[in-house]
Amino acid sequence: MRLTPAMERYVLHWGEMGARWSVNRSVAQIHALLYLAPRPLTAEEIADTLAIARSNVSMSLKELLAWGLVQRTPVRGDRRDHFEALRDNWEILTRIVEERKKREIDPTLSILRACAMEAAADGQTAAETRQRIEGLLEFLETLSLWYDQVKGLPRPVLVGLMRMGGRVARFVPRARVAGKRRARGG
Amino acid sequence: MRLTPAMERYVLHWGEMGARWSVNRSVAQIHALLYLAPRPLTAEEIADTLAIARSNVSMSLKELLAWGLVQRTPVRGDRRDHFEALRDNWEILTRIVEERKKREIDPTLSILRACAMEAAADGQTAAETRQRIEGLLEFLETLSLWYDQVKGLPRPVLVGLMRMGGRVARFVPRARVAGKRRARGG
DNA sequence: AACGGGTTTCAGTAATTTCTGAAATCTTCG
DNA sequence: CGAAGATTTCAGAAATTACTGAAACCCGTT
Repeated sequence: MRLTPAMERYVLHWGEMGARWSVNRSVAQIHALLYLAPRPLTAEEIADTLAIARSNVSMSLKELLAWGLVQRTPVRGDRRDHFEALRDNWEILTRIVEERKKREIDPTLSILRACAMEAAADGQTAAETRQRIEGLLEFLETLSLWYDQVKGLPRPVLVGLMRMGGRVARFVPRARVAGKRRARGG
Repeated sequence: MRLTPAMERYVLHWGEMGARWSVNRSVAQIHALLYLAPRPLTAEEIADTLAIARSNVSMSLKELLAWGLVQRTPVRGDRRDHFEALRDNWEILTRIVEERKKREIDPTLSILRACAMEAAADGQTAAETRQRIEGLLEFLETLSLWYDQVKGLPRPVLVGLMRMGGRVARFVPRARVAGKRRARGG
């Protein structure tokens, strides 16, 4: 398919962005192309449009399918595979976040737990260091818990929260303000 | 400085994590080391501990200083530079997010605006494609606005919100629920 | 079971990124 | 000013990552 200059700019930039987040350039470009394309494309069309090898397209599509960002769509009267990107921006965002959390944050939590235990037991790691590991573990666990709760909210509620911006602050109970539980009296 | 096995595990893992987020391994390892170290370290100590070249340490520290994650700390009676990592986890997180937003999200917004304008004017980009670019632009602008508001909240309020988890949903006004403004009436 | 269109795999090559060591520079002190 | 210690720079080496093309594979059709 023909890329208009606007599309080309978009695709190239997306490729760069991908690279900065450790998503390989071809993968990101293909994603961008499918996201923009007004109809499902075949692997070959993708290869031609982006001027990359057919085999590269194949591997990259496999990756995108694994992330759930692209799906195969059958097209009547054509036995080639056609591919189409997920279009809902919220859905795209949550898939990416979910996947990276699973691949990176969760393993990090395990390792931190292991480090914390080992440091507590080995009798040679400085107390300060131990506390730092434990503190980070706790911090990440809190964030992770928060994320698990928020991701479960219905989409419209999420959008509503977003729209409220900083105004949600109003609803944080005084007593909950960290470290201030007993502050009223003292 | 001597690394205990727990520290070594932590440092190595952090290096890997860095790599997956496009932070070079040495930079991430140095950050991890300084984060754990119970006292400020000299560049040479860092190089010895991690077994990497002195010059590499120098460049990496420069990077970490630029991110504001590490600072120089003078030590009485020693004219060498000593380095120390920022310890507050919230502060670390917000610095990283802020910096990456500035370097990656903001430029992306500019480019999307340019693409949207170009696509609207060129008379050859498919209507669907134009809408997709505009939709993404709007989506990212909303997120960006939300982030700007939330990052301005005082730390204790942020922590409070986090602790509330999904319960904040309760406070989203019905009328604000997206696309439902007129839904009450039927 | 052989053909043909389509797809995937993978070994080797190309490109990119990271790291090093030698040299240059800066800084402090006598 | 100049020596000694400390730091930074940078060209090239090493390591990593991405990409390609040829070959293998799959699967419906005849």
